[in-house]
Amino acid sequence: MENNRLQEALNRITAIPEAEARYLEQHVEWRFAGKGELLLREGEVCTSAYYCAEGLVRIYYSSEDGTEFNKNFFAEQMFFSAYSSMLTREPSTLSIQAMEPSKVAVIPRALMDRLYERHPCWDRWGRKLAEMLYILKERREHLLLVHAAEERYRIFLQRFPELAQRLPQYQIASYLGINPVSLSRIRNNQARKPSPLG
Amino acid sequence: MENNRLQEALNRITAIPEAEARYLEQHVEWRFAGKGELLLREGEVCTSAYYCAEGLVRIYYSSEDGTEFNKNFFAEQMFFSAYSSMLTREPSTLSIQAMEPSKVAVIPRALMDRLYERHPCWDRWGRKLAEMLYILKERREHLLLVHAAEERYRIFLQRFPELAQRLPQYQIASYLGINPVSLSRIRNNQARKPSPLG
DNA sequence: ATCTGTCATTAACATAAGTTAATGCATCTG
DNA sequence: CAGATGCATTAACTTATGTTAATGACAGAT
Repeated sequence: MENNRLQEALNRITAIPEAEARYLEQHVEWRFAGKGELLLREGEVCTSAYYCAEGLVRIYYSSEDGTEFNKNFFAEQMFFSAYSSMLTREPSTLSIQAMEPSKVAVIPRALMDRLYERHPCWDRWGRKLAEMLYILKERREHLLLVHAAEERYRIFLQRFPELAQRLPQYQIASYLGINPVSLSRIRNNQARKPSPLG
Repeated sequence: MENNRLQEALNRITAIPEAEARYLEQHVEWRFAGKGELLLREGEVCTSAYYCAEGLVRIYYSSEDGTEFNKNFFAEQMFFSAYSSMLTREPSTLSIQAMEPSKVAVIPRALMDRLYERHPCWDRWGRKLAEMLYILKERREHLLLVHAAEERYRIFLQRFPELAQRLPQYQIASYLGINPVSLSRIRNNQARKPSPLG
């Protein structure tokens, strides 16, 4: 059943012939990650892409002093990876961690390379996926660059209402580049503001 | 001669058969933009990608109060576009402006769609390009999110020494999400710091 | 029911960065 | 040459956000 959903997820990006989808399915490995478990640790080279069948993962940076900065969250039916590291084969500056018990398909880079040589549909698929990821990133960049902390939070709630439910507040703060204490203050201010008429 | 360089630039991303490169060349239109001229204005749908043969362009957002935020600079031999708008056909939140007198090749989206149907090399090309852009964006995100203003400037100088020469300081400030006055202060502080031994 | 750990809130305080405005210094133009 | 323009610097001041630490709420475990 996960496989059918995987096929669905593949085809949602661009049409993949049945035979190709099957080939992929037959070569992925399923992996279960408990809450808090790392799928990739900063410094390692990322050798796979992933598909999230169940659960929720986050991708984050850490700075020297140990502070973590969330970069993305990925939930059911999404593909994710430490993309830069996988593509460049350089050690990742990112870590990937399960936020909830998660079931993921592991798609090794070597398999992807084989796919690209097997059938041109995969280049198109890879193109579309990269384009989608790029658009996501652009929206996020806009969020971080143009808006102040309070506005960023407001937009986040609007854009990802579901994640806002599923995640603890301090993880959202970290995604928005805001200190968790500041976020709490912001929420508090908002509660007073919403209607200028009182 | 621009065409040969265009072929070079194409092949630097991934191998494109001669016939395909020629087809592209024969269908692009060359456009000249004077300093300050807009190639795309916020609110318009972006209908083309571009290749910069000569000059320097910037892509930027503006906020309601008119402040501008530089998103990217593109110089000789680089491809650029208001990618999200072009892909989604939604009005662009970005503007594109020539910072120096620039000569660019216009690659209409309709042409790109035709390329994708003509020959699979273009999907691969598009994949590689999107991947490269994604990696660039990821590095930038890391820059903005993890580092304080002073550090951002230091890294910028290191990463883009040439741009640092070519651009006025306030444009760099805008790229780094720093107020130009603050950047000047930072430069001043740095001048005092570099050697802890005095 | 009590203990434990996790997370959110609040307050007092510190600091980085933004704002405004004046000044200086080139470069260009008539 | 004089004036205008565009940009960088500097200073005085304001504001947003980070820091630390104490308190409180809640959920899960024993």
